[in-house]
Amino acid sequence: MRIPNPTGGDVPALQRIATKARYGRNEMIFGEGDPADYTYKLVSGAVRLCKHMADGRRQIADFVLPGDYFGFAQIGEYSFSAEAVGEVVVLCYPQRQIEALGDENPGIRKQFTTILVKRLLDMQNHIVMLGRKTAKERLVSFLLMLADRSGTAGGIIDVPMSRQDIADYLGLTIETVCRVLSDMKRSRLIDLPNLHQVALRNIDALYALSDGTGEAA
Amino acid sequence: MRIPNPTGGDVPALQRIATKARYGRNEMIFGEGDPADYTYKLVSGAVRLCKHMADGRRQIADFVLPGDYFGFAQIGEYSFSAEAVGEVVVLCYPQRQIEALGDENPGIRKQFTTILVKRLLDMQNHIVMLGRKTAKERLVSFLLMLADRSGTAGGIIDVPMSRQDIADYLGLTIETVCRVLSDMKRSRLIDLPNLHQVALRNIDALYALSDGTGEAA
DNA sequence: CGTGGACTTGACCGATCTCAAAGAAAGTGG
DNA sequence: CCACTTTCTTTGAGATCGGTCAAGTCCACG
Repeated sequence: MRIPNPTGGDVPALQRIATKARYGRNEMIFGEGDPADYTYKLVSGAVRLCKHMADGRRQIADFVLPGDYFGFAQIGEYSFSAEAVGEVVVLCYPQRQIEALGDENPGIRKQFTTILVKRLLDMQNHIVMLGRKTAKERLVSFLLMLADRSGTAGGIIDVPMSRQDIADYLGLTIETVCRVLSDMKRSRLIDLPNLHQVALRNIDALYALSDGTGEAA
Repeated sequence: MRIPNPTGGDVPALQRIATKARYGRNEMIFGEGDPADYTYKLVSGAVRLCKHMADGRRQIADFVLPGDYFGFAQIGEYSFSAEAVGEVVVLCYPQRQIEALGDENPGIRKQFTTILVKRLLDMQNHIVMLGRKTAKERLVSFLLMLADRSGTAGGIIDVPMSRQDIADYLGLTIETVCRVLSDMKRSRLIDLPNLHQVALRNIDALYALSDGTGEAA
């Protein structure tokens, strides 16, 4: 289980070069192709990292939650765009200064490599999900990931993003996301107290459903 | 365009710690969960990196072509299995010795980080493909990637993997892969001189098809 | 040649998408 | 604070792309 770290104290040297910035709902933090001048750390809110196809189709590659870094390790320009899901506060670290810090403090490089490798593992699981899981399995995996990442496993989880965002992350349509959620509510796997919260009713059943173990229903 | 580098001379220090190994068709080089004791570099043949779900569904996360490294930057244990597509020759570098080399020669670490970042970009495109592209767009993207990676862009490309492997990489079934290829042959986009080669007949049309630009046909 | 595995093709099915409309929530301006 | 507008979500009906099941066909290899 990942414990969020919103205060950003893990590497003191980074603190000194950080500036704070705010973004409003759906505001773009950076776009695909922009020069990658900053690395960011999310303080509060949620950010989506997306790729847009020429004809408008959109795929969300990752959601950034408080404590996560994003926009680092890009070569020259960002390979995806970052957009605020709601109101967002971030810390910005100029890339050049991170480089400089890395030269005198190898721990920083190592830390970013660790994050990079972790990201790679997450992406592998995302690939399995998009390539081989059913709509229901995707939704369940998604909810469990949110529960895990927010540390609130077991109870009510916050779902800051819209249904459309969820659809674009899972490779589904918004209608399918709605239908599957309604379905899972009907079968008492979850509750939907409001638009941006989900209560996990039967964690064991959900875990079984997330990978095809367990009943098809 | 990526130029293959099968002879592995890029970092001389690595040469000294390498041992050579061979694997036969469908032989497993390492499995998901095995201790990650070696980094590999592919000399000849092709390798598939796959994740298996509990119920047998399989997703191929990447194909390794000559000159590529694989199995590096794993934390403790491999997060996927690596299997020889056909007859394969690899170079093996003990992880511990790579670590040691990295301490005295930062260039090595840097090189692996570069590879890691490149891999991340490829995975992002894979995610877009699995999440948002049609079967035909996936096949076209796949063929163009093979053309690009093999350096043989423009002509006849080698397709060492089976139809089933292609299906498991693209998140499709083997039947769909066959049907789409036959379709593209009928519409003179490609030729299929034999099972393991594809001739790209109309590169411009293929590029247009790969991202939804261009005609639906 | 004969055999077995890999590939191809066809017919049919079903999960997911598309299109449409109604309902709920969130702004907005008076 | 309310009426209005806009956006987001939910649900339904029908279409479709890709999957499933079932034959064939083609090679590679003994």
